[in-house]
Formats: sequence, structure tokens, C-alpha cells
Amino acid sequence: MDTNHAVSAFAALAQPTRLEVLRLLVRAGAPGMAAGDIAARLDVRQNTLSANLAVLVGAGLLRRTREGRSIRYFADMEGLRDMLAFLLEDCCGGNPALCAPVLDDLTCAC
Amino acid sequence: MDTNHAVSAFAALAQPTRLEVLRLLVRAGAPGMAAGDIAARLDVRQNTLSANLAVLVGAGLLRRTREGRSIRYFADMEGLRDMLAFLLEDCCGGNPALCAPVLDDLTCAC
DNA sequence: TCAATATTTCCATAATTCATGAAGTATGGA
DNA sequence: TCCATACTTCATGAATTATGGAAATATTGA
Repeated sequence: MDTNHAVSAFAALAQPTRLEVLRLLVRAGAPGMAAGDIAARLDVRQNTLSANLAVLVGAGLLRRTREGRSIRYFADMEGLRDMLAFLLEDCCGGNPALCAPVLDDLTCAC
Repeated sequence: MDTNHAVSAFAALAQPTRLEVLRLLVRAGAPGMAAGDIAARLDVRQNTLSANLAVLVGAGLLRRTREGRSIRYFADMEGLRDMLAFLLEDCCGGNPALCAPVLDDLTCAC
């Protein structure tokens, strides 16, 4: 992960539809969702959504597989982790107490 | 935290200088850094940096306090956490194993 | 009060991003 | 083979964003 790659990942999330797509797919989990279902759920035109999905795939935040006529999209949790790790790199270098609160609250109660 | 707020936070990081500024300040920890020092370290003009710092402050990712002639900037770890929490919301809803790898690798060894 | 330092604000220009309509590609069924 | 469905790609114009020069503001010390 370098700065350019990370920038493209953050840029991918810097747009309401794309951010909601990723959140939706994070919640959807392993089964993911077909492009058409995402479009219906978020009330976005198919071609607009397609362009936005392509941006997220290019940024390494989504993966896809064809399934019959549909194309199914999934959140790429590895890509997500890489992006966050790049951002928080060495946050503990000086003072562990600084980054702990960030991570503690993220460890969702599962 | 709503979608618009989160979008502005991600947009703030969707630019190389700003991303490096936040990473630098995350590493710098509690003492933060003066604007001039950041500019020198990242080799960016002061007015350009000033505009970029303003974007990060507006996005809730940085805070600042005046200190004599300098203005000292700090990473806002709460803002950072809110942004990440919004993104990962309900990732565990279906399957804890899905989000665990993301968070495990982020818990830096401190 | 004057000069120097540290930083921000203003403004114009250049570059990037976005949604849309229209056309194209892939798959499955009659 | 023909048609319908599910998506993607392309071209375009409108809106947003980034950068750098010049000027403005705030603080400190002589």
C-alpha cells in the first residue's frame, strides 16, 4: 500500500453513493449483493451505479463475480484493512494511549 | 455522524498532501506539529498547506491551537474513530468472522 | 512604532469528477 | 436464432476542487 493507492481508496469513499454501497456490502457480509439489487436498494440508476462500482473495485474495496445474468459484489475486507492500516501506521509509536480509544470503540460487540 | 459528514472526512483524505499530513500527525501523537514544520517536512508551500489543513479541520480530523506565532495541529482521534465506526457499522451483524480480520490486524502491537 | 516571522485569505486558472443518455456486451430462455 | 434481462462503456457538459501568486492578519521583539 502506497500513498497513491490509499488516496484512490479514500477518494472512492468520498462520494455518497459509493460510501453507502460499501456500507451496505459490509453489512451484507459474505453473500454480497447483485448490482441490480444494490441499485434498487439505494435508488440509483444502473449506469451510474455501474460507474461507481467500478471505482470501488478499482480502489480495491470491492470484488465481484458473475452469477448468471447478474454480477454479485462483495466488500473486500482485506482491501479495507490495508487502507485503515496505512492510515493508522505507527499511531502507537509514541504513545499507545493515543490510538487505543480508536480501536477499542471499533471492536464491535460480536 | 451522517453520510455527508463521513463523505467530507473521506474526501479530506482523498488528496496526497492531506493524507500524508494526517499520517504525519497520527505518528506525531499528542505534541502535534506546527504548520510551518509540517510544510517543511512535506515540502509543500505554506498557502497550499494552509488550505489543506483547513479542509482536514473542517472534516473533523484535525484540531489546532495557536501557540505564539505558530499554530499547532493535532490529529483528532475521536473524529477518526467516528469516521471508521460509520464505515464499519454493523459489519458484525451477520458474521463476526467477516470483520474480525480487519480489526485484529489494526490492533497495532503496543 | 517598526520590522520580522508565521500563517491565512483572496482570486484566477487549470484539472478533476459526476450524472446522464445512448449504445454496446454477456447470459439465459423460447 | 431471436428476444429479454442484467450490466457496462462511452461521450458530454456542468460542477467541484487544487494550486500558486499576491495581499492580509496576528504575534513577537527591538
